[in-house]
Amino acid sequence: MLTLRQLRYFDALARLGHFGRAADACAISQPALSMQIRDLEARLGLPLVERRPNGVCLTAAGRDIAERAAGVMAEVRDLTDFAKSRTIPLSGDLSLGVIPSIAPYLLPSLLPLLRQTFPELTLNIHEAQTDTITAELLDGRLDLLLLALPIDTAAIDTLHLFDDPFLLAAPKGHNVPHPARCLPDLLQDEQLLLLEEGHCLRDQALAVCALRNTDRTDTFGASTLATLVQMVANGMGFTLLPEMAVQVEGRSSDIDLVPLADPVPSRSVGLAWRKSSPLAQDFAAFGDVVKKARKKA
Amino acid sequence: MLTLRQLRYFDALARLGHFGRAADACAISQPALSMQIRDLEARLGLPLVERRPNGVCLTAAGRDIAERAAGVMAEVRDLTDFAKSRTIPLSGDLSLGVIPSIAPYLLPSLLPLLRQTFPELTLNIHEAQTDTITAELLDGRLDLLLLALPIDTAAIDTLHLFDDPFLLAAPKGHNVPHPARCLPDLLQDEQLLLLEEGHCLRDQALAVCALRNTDRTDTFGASTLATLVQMVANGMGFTLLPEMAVQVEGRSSDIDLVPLADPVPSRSVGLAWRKSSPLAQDFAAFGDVVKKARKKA
DNA sequence: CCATACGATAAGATTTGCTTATGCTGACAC
DNA sequence: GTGTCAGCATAAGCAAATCTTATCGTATGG
Repeated sequence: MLTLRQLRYFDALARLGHFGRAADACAISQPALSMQIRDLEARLGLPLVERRPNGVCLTAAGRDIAERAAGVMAEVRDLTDFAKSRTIPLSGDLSLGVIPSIAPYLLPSLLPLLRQTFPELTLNIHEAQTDTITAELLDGRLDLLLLALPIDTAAIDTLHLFDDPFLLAAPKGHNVPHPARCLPDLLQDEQLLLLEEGHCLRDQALAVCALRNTDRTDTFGASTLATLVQMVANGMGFTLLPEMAVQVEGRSSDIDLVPLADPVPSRSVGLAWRKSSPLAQDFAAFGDVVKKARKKA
Repeated sequence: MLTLRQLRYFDALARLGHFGRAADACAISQPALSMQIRDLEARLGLPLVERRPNGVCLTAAGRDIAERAAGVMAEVRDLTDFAKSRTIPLSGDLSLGVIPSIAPYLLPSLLPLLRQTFPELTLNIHEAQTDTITAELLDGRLDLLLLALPIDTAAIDTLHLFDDPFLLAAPKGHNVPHPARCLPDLLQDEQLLLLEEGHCLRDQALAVCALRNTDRTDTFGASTLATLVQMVANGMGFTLLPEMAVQVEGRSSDIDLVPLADPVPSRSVGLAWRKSSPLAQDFAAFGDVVKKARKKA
């Protein structure tokens, strides 16, 4: 098989027209270069240089081959340069999965901050429920997830970033104490409005209220928090909002946002990646930016 | 230094997504491939593949590098294919030097024949006197000469192709016997017309007539045989014409072409090339075509 | 004719790369 | 849980490619 080394040596020979000087340029001895050139000629099946008493001169074919060899070497150089540019941590493409109860509230402040912190990073964002993006992570279609922890999958490493406390969203004119405590009792005879099946936030809300999914089979499954808030504003019941969503969703004048008493229930927001990901060590830095974005929001 | 082998192995790994199968495809053992991939990653300074429990998947950078590696390999393949196409003897560029007393008479039949015999050969023809083209041959600016032998230069190999007899061109109404014999006597009181200094034909004609260059300092130096023939036709003197030129130059009705008696003087037409030329062995075939062209002419 | 320059050749040392054998880890089945 | 399997990494020894130094052959130029 042809080797790059032979092309490099031949290129030097073609440029310098002299075995000895070419060998010097390649930092090898003259016989070593001679042998490699001879081998190259044997592999290609034709003479590339004409050995003359004073130096060498290329054959017609040799000139063409030298040009092509230079082309190959340029492309290899491009390849290594490209690789070097990619040695910057968090550069290039990164496919990020985000759950729907985080994406709309964190991304607006996160994305500009990421652009600024990792200018070489190109994000590819996919928004879907936990199960979906987890499967995609394991598939290799996603590299990193931003979601609510814990997720229980071996082969996935996670990093907790911050806790996102829940608030009770109640219709105006309710009689909930402030702060609210003992949710299970409070909601005994009230409707708890939830997202549709599959959203982790649904399960978290149920857990906070000490309910099982089956306890309230009648609960309507909204597809977005915005819808849930509309429903609360129209007196259809109560819901739990993550603090992160308050800025965007809690603006309605028809609802009251009631903080919850200690111990304030919250969800853990964090990152997840394949244990085998070679980028693992970079994700801490990514997480720091997410934390910063949250404070800004 | 990066090696082509590493790119080849990595390409197989990228295509097959499996160290074992890639190793099979490369006809090496799995550890061998692992080591080369590891080395490649170390050189490039970044991970290219993510080792996962069931097979591997490329990193974002790995995908880009794989693409570039494929490009490099394609270019190398082009290079070797090109070289193979050049293994055909007498293909590609060939710079041929021809002397003026041969070029106009042989090339018209030679060139089509060469095109037909060596379709891959691209001729680059330079017409000049022996000294000039000999120097250019030694310079490497020419690869092959078609001229009159002998030429006396070490470092140059020659091949005699055929003898080209001389004829005496005389003005109509001369009193030269047929065939002409004993030229020195015949021309004792006549003008011998010659080409200008530098043409080998001038020296050959002088030799045939047993004259030294200085014996006839008054001889006019024509620059072409056509001019010489015109001068003969106008009664200005005699000249010697090589047989090869007769078809073209001897058509004038104002001259007589007198064959010379045995031993018929002639010039040797042949090829010359640098002893060091790697094409040396191909030139015999080239010579055969020249001989064929002469018969046709 | 000798001295010099240049590339080829030869023999031995070194490095590179490969192979077989074995280790380690996560996935899957019972 | 425990055993088995798949898949890649590691280790040790060996073979092949590559390099080095020393030397030769040949053409060149004084």
